[in-house]
Order: sequence, then structure tokens, then C-alpha cells
Amino acid sequence: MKRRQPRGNPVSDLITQRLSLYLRCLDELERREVATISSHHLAELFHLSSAQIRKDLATFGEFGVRGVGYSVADLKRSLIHILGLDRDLKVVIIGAGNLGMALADYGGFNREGFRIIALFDVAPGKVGGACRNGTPILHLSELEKVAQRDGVQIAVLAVPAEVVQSVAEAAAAAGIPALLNFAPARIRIPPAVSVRNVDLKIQLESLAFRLASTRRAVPVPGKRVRRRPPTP
Amino acid sequence: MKRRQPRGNPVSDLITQRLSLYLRCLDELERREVATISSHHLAELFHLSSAQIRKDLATFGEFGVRGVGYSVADLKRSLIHILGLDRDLKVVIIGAGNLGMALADYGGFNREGFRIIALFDVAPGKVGGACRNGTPILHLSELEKVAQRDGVQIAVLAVPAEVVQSVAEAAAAAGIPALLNFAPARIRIPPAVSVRNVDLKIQLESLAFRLASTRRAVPVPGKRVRRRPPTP
DNA sequence: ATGTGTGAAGTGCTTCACAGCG
DNA sequence: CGCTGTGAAGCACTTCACACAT
Repeated sequence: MKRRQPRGNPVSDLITQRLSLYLRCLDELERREVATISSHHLAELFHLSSAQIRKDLATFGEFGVRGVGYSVADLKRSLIHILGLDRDLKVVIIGAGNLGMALADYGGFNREGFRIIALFDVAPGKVGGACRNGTPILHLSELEKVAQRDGVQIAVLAVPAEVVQSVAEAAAAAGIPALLNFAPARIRIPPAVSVRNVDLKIQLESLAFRLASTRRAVPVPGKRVRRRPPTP
Repeated sequence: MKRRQPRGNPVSDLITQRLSLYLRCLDELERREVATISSHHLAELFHLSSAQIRKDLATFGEFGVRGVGYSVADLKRSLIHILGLDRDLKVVIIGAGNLGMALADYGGFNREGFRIIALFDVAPGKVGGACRNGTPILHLSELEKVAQRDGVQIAVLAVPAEVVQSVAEAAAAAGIPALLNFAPARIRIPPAVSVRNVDLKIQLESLAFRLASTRRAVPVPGKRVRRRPPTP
């Protein structure tokens, strides 16, 4: 019995993010021309947990062969299908400032499965132009038209925090079902729209905490640092 | 009894990331000239959980007044201290490509508490130059010297995945104790160095999963969408 | 023999609900 | 009274360990 759908309960984000990670590992293995791999070996190579790999995959079906392991090519194909990367997803970037432009040009963004079709802004000096790789910059008022016409699935929000709520609402009104928000602000939107936040400020500030607390905790030079056991 | 240190156990990242979020909310309240706020009211305004706010704060001490709530100004000051934002943190960005340059110019990055002192790269066409706001681009071979001289605390890694491991090791060898990694690859480094990953590929791919699974789950047009109750 | 798939145990995070203080 | 701070309960995620398939 090979289910490709999760049983009934919704799949946690932690699992889907790890699936993406596993897919990356399989890419690497394919590059190394490895045909078959066990969860143990995979875990060892990429510093993951073998039990977790098996559990995560088991959410979606049975992909392994007992006594052998997983076929790299098959599992990769399955993960691509599960993640919905076997059809191109149309992406727009809203906000053609430093960050938006950088994301549009960023190689890793235009990867297999995602296609950035336009940037949007309202500044007269930007609208009508294009970024380095030729992606056009359109006026935000055209968002709905473009979104409907091209079936845009993801909007990347690279605008200042003050306007991100209204921009998110515009994207939702245009029928775009998923948002990737880079502004340092939480947006509120009906739950039918998926939102993911990439909040640099929070990342930096929580790193600052780690720094502050190790400064507080280890002020004595030469103090023994607890070693982590060798990946038990 | 007002402890500012956590009891004994290490503080989870989830808590510190929320502290940063609370700090942002307090900024907003201060702008609105609110002097005092209860955990309930705070939770309602910003869509958080009041019990969680109290628990999170209780990790570090007693900051509230029973029957009243929290002083916005006092709590803000306490959070800034706990997060270690009351001293400037020196930041370097390694990789002066699209992303690195954008981050260097990005306003929200140069915020209170963080100062970007240099970018590093190895491309002859970039080294010796500067980004728009004047931050210089230095050769990577100077990293250790600069890190030691200026007491750099955070390195932002904005380099391709293929080289991020070696760059991370160089940063660690230069004595930089915290890394913010933008490359789509996990880095391995001794646990004395704090690492945080901002992995756009994983974020995008897990959004793709959400899209694929709602497409699978709701193929019937006109199907009733479950409404969330009005924040009970 | 080998390694998956999975119930059960373990761990950690969140929410509840209330004692106690102002 | 109102609200904090906090044990206890509830829930979610991870790890263990082994039956079973090949």
C-alpha cells in the first residue's frame, strides 16, 4: 500500500522543510553517482537522524526496500512530486529595492521548479525598467492582471515593514495563494493563504542573545567546554 | 527575586526569537505612547499568546506588576539587555555578490545594535571597492586581521553553497563566534560557534508543498473552507 | 543478514488554570 | 477586583527498539 497523501492530519512544516533538505542530499548523491542508500548511511553522510528520515518518508508512503535501502533516483523523483516541484511555479517579487532586485538576480532562486516572471513596485523611476537578468519591473496596479493571466502562485514580499500588510492584502486579493515575507513584520491574512516569514532582524537578534549568554556564562578563561559526543 | 539569567538550562531558540518579536511590539507601543500593558492586551494587539508571553519573560525574571501589567519602557529596556543589544555588535558580510551587497545596503540590517564594518570577497574586480553606502570590500585574506582588530562578532555568509563550508571554517578560525548562513547548505562547525541558517530554497520548497497539498485537498470548486474562530 | 516501517517511550514546547500579590 | 507567575496537563516532535519484509 503506497499512499502519496498524508493519512488525514495536516503535515507539519518541520517535515516538509526536511523533505526539501533530503531532496538536496539526494541531488548530491546523484552527482556522486550513488544508486542506492540506506537511511543510516544517508544520516551519517549529511548529519541527519536515520529514524527521522524513515518517519518523515513514512508520512507519505513506502519508498524503501527492506534489507536494501532507498533508490536515489526513485526517492528523488518521489520527493519532487510530493513537494509539487514537478510543475513550474510562477513567482513574482513585490518591491524592487535592494533586496527585491538581489533576489530576482540570485541564481539559487531561479532554480528548477520556480520561475520569477516579474517584479512590482510603485516608484516611477523603477517601473518600466528591468533587473540585470531582464525580468521586467511593473507597476503594482498591474499585479492582479498579471497574477490572473499567468497563474502566479507565490509572491515574495520585499517591501518595507510599514507597507507589507497592505501589499500582502493586495497579493491575496489578486488570488496569489502563497507569500514569502521578508519584511520585519507579521502579516495577517485569511488562513487560505500560506505565509512564510524570513525575518532577518529576529535571526540577528537571537544570535545576539547567544553571544551575550555565552559571554555571561563563560567569563572564566580556560573553563572546560562541554564536548558534544561523536554523534551517537 | 529578579534573575536576569536563565535558571540553569539553556534557553531555547524559540524563546529568544519571540523575545525579539516582543521587543518589536514594544517599539510600536512606545511609538503609540502606551506606558503600561498587560500580557492579555499585548497578545490581543499583536496576535500572540498571553500565557506564552508571561512564560517567556518568566525565564529571565519578574518584569510585571500584578494587577497592572508591564511598563513598556522598562520591559523594552530589559529585553534589550537580555538580548545583548545594549552594545553595538560588529558584523561582516562575506560574499559581495547580489545578496551580500543588498544586505549591506539593506536599511533594516544596520539597525540599532548592529554595525556592518566590511564586506569580504576574493574577486579582483570587487576587492578594493565599496557598496553604495560606503562599506568597503576587502580581500578575504584580511578577515582574521579585521576580525581580531575590531572584535567582529557576527559573520553573514552570502557565498555560493559550494564554498560556504570553507568560508565558515575561515570565519571560525578568525575567532568570529556567530554565523548567519544564507547559502543553501548546512555547515559543520564546532559547537562553540553559533550558526543560524536562512535557507530560501527550503522556504520556497515547503511553500510549494503547501500549494500542492491544498490543490490536492480542495479540487472541488465551491467546497466550504473551514473558517478559523475569531481568536478565542 | 540487513534495513525498513512503526508502535511505544522520551523529550520539549505550549496551553490551562489558579494561587497569590498588588 | 485584575493580572502576574507558575505547577500541571496537554500536545507535538523526536528517538528508541524491534517485528517483519526481502
